[in-house]
Amino acid sequence: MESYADFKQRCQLTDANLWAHFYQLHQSKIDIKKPKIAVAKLKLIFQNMFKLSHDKGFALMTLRDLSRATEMSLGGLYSYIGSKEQVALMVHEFLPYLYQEVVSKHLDEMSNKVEARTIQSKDEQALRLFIMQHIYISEFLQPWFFFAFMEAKYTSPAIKKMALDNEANTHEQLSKLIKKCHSKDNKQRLFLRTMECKSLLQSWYLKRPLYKKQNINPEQYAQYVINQII
Amino acid sequence: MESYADFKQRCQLTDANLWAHFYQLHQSKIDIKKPKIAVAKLKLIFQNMFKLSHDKGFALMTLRDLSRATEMSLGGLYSYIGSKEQVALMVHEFLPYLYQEVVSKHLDEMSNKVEARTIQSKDEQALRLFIMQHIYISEFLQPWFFFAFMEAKYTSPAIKKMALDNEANTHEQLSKLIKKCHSKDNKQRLFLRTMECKSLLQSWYLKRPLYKKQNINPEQYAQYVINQII
DNA sequence: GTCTATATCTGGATAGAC
DNA sequence: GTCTATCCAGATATAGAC
Repeated sequence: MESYADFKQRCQLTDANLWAHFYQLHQSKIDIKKPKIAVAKLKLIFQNMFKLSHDKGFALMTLRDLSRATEMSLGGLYSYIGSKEQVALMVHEFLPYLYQEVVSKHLDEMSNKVEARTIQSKDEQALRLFIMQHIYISEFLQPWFFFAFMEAKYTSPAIKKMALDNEANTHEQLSKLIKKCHSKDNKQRLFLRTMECKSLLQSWYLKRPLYKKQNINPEQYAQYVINQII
Repeated sequence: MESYADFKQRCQLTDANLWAHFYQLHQSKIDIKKPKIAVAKLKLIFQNMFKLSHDKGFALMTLRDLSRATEMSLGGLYSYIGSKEQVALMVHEFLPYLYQEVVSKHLDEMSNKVEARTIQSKDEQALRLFIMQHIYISEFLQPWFFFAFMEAKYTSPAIKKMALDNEANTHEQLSKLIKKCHSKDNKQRLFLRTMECKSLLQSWYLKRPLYKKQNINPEQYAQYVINQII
């Protein structure tokens, strides 16, 4: 199985790239026009936002908290974020965007590579790949995934719908992949297996600190999930 | 395996009993002294609170929302709840209380009954019982469990600590039970299995509507989890 | 581009009539 | 026991100086 480090390299997932992509997506909404400054400040703002939001929840985090943590003034903050609601929106919009921009581009290339040198069935490989990929991405974007899950409902109906659509979409994809590997399952069993897989994937980013404490790395966890599901 | 209906009967878990216990625990903090009135209003208040809190989150739910939903005045509300924070506290305190009061009393009786008529090992039966029991309780108290999980961090440090302790306690119990059934597991594997079990248990009350849509009942789900873990 | 100062509003909480 | 009216802290958001 591909290692987490290889995966990041293959998809060019570096810290610098991440924030550059984030800036690129939201450029139009941000008052500050010099990219270098903007990217650095966005990183500062959102890293602190994730931390505060993790500790007390987005709704209870005030923009004063955030301005204190970033050592920016309230006015300064507002030239980046537009409004508090928009902060949440920016995160929710970014996840599907990054997936499109970065990860899906490398999908074909990868599945070809795999096909050539394996004895496992193609369907099984596709499922493995999906699971592995999900764990690796959610490892790289752990605070983002955590935020998206925990704060989906605390914002406007538009965001809520987007989050639900993302969720339903993942479920659909996963269900199709599992169905091919377990063709004998009836409808309910397929559903249970799909839910189980999603729970295991969620557990990784919702309870990351616990896994860290036990020294379990992404590769080991991916292997475990694959064994349980396939 | 015991059915959900039998379980409720055995532990005398009825809707009326539930709210009576709730009133009993918090009697001292409530201004209203006639039990009949108080119990009915508490039910009204907390059922609406769970609904609002599920939809927009506890932090964004205002007491004005709650007063509108319950058709009570703000002043009226305050004679039951003391403060907004106390509302959350009352829920978090109730869960371990009810477990003590109602469920644990029937534990010995049950494990004896099981022992007599089974070919499975005692350790395995204990684990089965724990899983089944957890799913049945969280079925009966679904809104309570959902609230406790999603809103644990949005309240005072005292509550947060209580929620974390409850969580750690469940983990410990479960881990011990699993260890006896899978004595060959190393430390990491035991941990992964325990986490998996907790994820599956959580999934039941976090995503209850999805299971409902597929017509999966508590018995089926309990059976599925037991098969996966044992 | 960043800051200070401030306008405006919302929501938790209480006092006191009925 | 329940309601109306009100207080006031604290939050978002903006205007305008530097």
